[in-house]
Amino acid sequence: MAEQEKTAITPTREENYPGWYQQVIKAADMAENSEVRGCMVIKPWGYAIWENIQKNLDVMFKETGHVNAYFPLFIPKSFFEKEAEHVEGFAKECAVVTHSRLEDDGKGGLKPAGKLTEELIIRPTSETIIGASFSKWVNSYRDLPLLINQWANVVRWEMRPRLFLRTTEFLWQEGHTVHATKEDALEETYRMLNVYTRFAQEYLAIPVIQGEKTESEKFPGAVSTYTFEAMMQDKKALQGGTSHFLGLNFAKASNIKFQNREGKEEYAWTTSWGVSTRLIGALIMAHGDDNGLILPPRIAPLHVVIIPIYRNKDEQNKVMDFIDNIKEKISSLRYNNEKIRFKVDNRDMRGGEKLWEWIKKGVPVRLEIGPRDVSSNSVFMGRRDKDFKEKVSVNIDDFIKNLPAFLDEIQNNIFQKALKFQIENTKKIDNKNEFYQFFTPKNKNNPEIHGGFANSHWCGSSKCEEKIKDDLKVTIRCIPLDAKQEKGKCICCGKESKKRVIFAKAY
RNA sequence: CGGGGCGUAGCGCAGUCCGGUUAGCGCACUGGUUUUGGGAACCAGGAGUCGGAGGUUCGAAUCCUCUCGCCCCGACCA
Repeated sequence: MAEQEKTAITPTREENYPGWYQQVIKAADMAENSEVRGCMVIKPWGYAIWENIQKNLDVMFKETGHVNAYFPLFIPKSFFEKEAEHVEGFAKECAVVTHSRLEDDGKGGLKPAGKLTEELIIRPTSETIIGASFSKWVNSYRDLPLLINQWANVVRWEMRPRLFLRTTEFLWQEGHTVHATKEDALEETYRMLNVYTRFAQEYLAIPVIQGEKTESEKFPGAVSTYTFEAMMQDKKALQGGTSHFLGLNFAKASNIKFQNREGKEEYAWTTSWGVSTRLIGALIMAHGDDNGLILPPRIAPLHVVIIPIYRNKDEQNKVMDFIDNIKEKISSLRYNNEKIRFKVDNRDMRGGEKLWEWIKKGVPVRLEIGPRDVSSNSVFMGRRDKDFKEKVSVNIDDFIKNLPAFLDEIQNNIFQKALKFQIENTKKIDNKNEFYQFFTPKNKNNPEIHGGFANSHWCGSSKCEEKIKDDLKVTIRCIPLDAKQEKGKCICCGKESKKRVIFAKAY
């Protein structure tokens, strides 16, 4: 009998990918379903990851000239109605506030009272309410560009929630900017897409493909939507975030006008862009393994966890003294312009149990320190980017000297591994038959992980797009920005095509 | 809203078909002993208005009626 290696997470990715995803979140203690349907409770470990995402992105926003502000949670219904496409896109998923208080219903309960004269929508996105402010703030070309970001929660009444990937309420940031010219607004749209891409690759260690959305997939009300798409380990695509060029659509809807240098009044050009707590879902699915979460050091809540090992009081004293010394040395180190984040796990528990807990939580570096290490003046190090059996004894001075380099190495290894996976599962396909086989699981009842990104020609017709969606549940994730002009034939209808696009199954 | 399933301890479940004493099991939790560098073992203990309401019955987790909630599959989606 072949002995199967024990994994910390069951089911494994291979056995049941969605099941594995849920279990990783549970094992790492990141979040849980709340009493409110569709809404999750983000627990400290998950929230700390979000805080690191916020912190680093916020710096990048500030570096590109943006400032933070805050706008109301409620949007009067009439504001929402101003942009026709926008209404159509979001109407089906809006939470609506109709009353302002509760009163005794005479049966021991409460009933809503104080009916509002105008209903309020809980923001699914803030273009319209922010537009109302912008119309007052923008008067002259001297007021432009206006570069605002908001960190907020939004509500979209989705039918099928999934922790981090799709919850009724979620946390995000939304940037909203106003520009004097189309060129400026387009430049901003691309700039923020690039910021996101850099963040995804350099911080989350997730390789992404930048591209434009097709007409059917773009943001309701936008002229064009740009996206960055990442491949998860089940070979499906996840949209990480979007940057929209809104043209004059929202300026007209919200009456955002300015006087130009010639003294003439013009509508302004606007953009919006956002990423959400979904990035945490991306992180889990891009890097995690069958022992749980794997966190890139740059956004890990802890870089290093130290697990003391001792049998008695005497050993404990020696080990803890030794660890105090290490703590002091680590405290003076910096990684990615921040202090090293570390923790001594001195809980009254068995060593093995603690060790596995931190493996499941994805901490990049684990140190086991016992009497043996004290006497050899070293630390016993395990790294989350390597097999858990692969632990090495490192001299304490060497460890301290090299820790930032180790973290860089881990960050890079995680990225390279994900990049290799993406490349290996991206295929140029020019034959319709092959395309259909690529996206068809062999076992229909219990589909195995299959497919990937198909880089294929598309004629530009929404009919072909729809046909493929109906046949295979595969959609055009994006038209890559770096797609070269080349002659080819549409994978669906065979007509002339000038570009390849990315097809994939999506979250 | 269409199709399927489930509500019993903090979590996961058995028991329900065929009603019968103090409603069990695993994990988790608390205490103790022995352990400890690859996920500890043993002993003891705490914890439940069996989703809710009504009915049938000497007797209901179990049968009947109504009701509430949740999960999975479809359309939607950062």
